[in-house]
Amino acid sequence: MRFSKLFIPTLREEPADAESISHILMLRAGYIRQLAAGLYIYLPLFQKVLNRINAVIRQEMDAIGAQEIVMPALHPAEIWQQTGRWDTIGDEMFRLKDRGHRDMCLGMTHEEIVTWLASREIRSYRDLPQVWYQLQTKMRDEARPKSGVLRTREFMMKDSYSFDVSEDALDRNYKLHAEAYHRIFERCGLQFMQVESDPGMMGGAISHEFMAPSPSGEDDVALCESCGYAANVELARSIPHKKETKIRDPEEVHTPEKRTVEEVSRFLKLSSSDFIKSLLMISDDGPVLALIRGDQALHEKKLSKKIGNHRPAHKEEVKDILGVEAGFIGPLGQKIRMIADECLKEGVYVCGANKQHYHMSGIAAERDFTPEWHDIHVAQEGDLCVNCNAGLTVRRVIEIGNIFKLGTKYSEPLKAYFLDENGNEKPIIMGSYGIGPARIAAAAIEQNHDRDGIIWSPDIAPFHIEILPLNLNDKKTVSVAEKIYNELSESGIDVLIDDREVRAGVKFKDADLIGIPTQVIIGEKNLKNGLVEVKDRKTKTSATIAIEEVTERLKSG
RNA sequence: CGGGGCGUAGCGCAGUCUGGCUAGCGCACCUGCCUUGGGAGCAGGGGGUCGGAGGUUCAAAUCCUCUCGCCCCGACCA
Repeated sequence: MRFSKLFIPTLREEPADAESISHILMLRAGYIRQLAAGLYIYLPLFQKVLNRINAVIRQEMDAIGAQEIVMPALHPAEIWQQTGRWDTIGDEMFRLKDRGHRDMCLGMTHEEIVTWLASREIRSYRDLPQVWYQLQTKMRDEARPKSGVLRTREFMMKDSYSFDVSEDALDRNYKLHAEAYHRIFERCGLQFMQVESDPGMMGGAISHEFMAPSPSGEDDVALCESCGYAANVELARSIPHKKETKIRDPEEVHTPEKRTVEEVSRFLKLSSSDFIKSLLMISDDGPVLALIRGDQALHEKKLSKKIGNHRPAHKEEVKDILGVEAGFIGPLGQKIRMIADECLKEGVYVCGANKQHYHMSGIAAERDFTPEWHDIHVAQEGDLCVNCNAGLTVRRVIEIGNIFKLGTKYSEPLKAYFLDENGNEKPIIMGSYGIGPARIAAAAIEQNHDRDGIIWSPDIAPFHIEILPLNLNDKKTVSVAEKIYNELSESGIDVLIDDREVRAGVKFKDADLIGIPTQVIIGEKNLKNGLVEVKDRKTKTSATIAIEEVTERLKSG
């Protein structure tokens, strides 16, 4: 295509509203424009990238026997009410009424709809398995859209759903999806990993996420290099590294006005890991004292699994319930429920003495207090792997895909049943699987760029080759450029030719910015020797090649 | 939803504290000349409800009140 005919509004300066690299570059290179918070217009170049990514996705989904369908983005409330999610999902769901005052919503996902379809059409085990997928817009009223295309309120998703007769059959589809996802992300040129994840509101028992490492991500994963354990820190288990302590026998120590772990540890010249942090939580069943080591953070989700809904107690509540100010509370002599992190089983610690301006040192669990034991800390860099005891690393990542084993969470309430070979009615066993194409593109940019702009991998680049005729007033330049352009185009290669009447510098800058993998530079000096220059965007290395040979060389890659 | 920042030409910004004359700069844009291997140069030109509403004042981009929007941190997040 011709640059002069394509809408590629590049920006010389960095947009003020963008912070993450992919956001800045997509705006500067003329790929997207923002309409409102979390809403973007995809310009021609970005649409071409998405088409490429979606083509890869379709190929790999088709290859595992998935069938493409399209479901509405606008849903009647009834179906969501049947699964209960109409009520459990809050402001994140866009809700509206139609002219007949019926409640409707914009689909944030399609489990309900696809299960409704299955419930009407699937009768027999002979109809199974089925795998249906779509590329469809999702709407979520995100509390905080951010980082350009990474977190938006309206976005395309490839979502697929598997329907099986048994858990074993589900396992097969789950595995097929995992393998297909690996191929998709590899073909898109991404660095990525598969990690265990928290099923969250999707329900179901097992789920994994596909993560692309990037500082612009919103999730953290814990990784064990030695055994391969990889999990979202939302559920990652770990063993905090042990520390020798100098503390011995129980002893009351005066700690005037020292309330936080930091304050007391500095005052007593001890490490924060020598402390027990006591946090009073109010659960639906009453107060609970959560105990974690001073250098660790409480994991709210892990705690929720033990005590249900809870919130931190207010300052006044701490005084009312425990009789002492929050800075000096501890597990000794408590009658309320106590849940301690497992790493406190061993060692001797300092904790609040339940007495204003005093702490207790030399405290050991089981001897001095008896809590319930659970893993309730957030896994940190340097913790040890629960499987092999090696050190864990924690990395920031972008979630680019996920796979869930749903089981019967949706088939039961929506009555998606089938008759098995014995004539017994059973709920269909389901799985659901998502990929965000725009996130793939953004992650690719985050992982592959330099000071000058984007560096696309050839599989998802908007064009394969960009031709830069530097001086359009030179007839030879134009004729050679057009000749190469025509030959490459005819052989099926997607070529962009910068035929704009602008100076060479502008063409170079824009070419580097938009990131087409290969540049063919046509300048007068080389032409005099019968040569053109072929330059690699990533390495910035170039070779001069005879005019007659260029097309063949480029065709062969 | 809590905390912070910002709204002045298409983009990036100055001016706001301390009210005052025709609201300014760079880039982009239009015309002409010139130039053509890393965002050239010269000359001329167009473009503004200063986010919006109300108020104070002889006078408001500037002060006050309300409101809308956008970004960042946190909470939240199929």
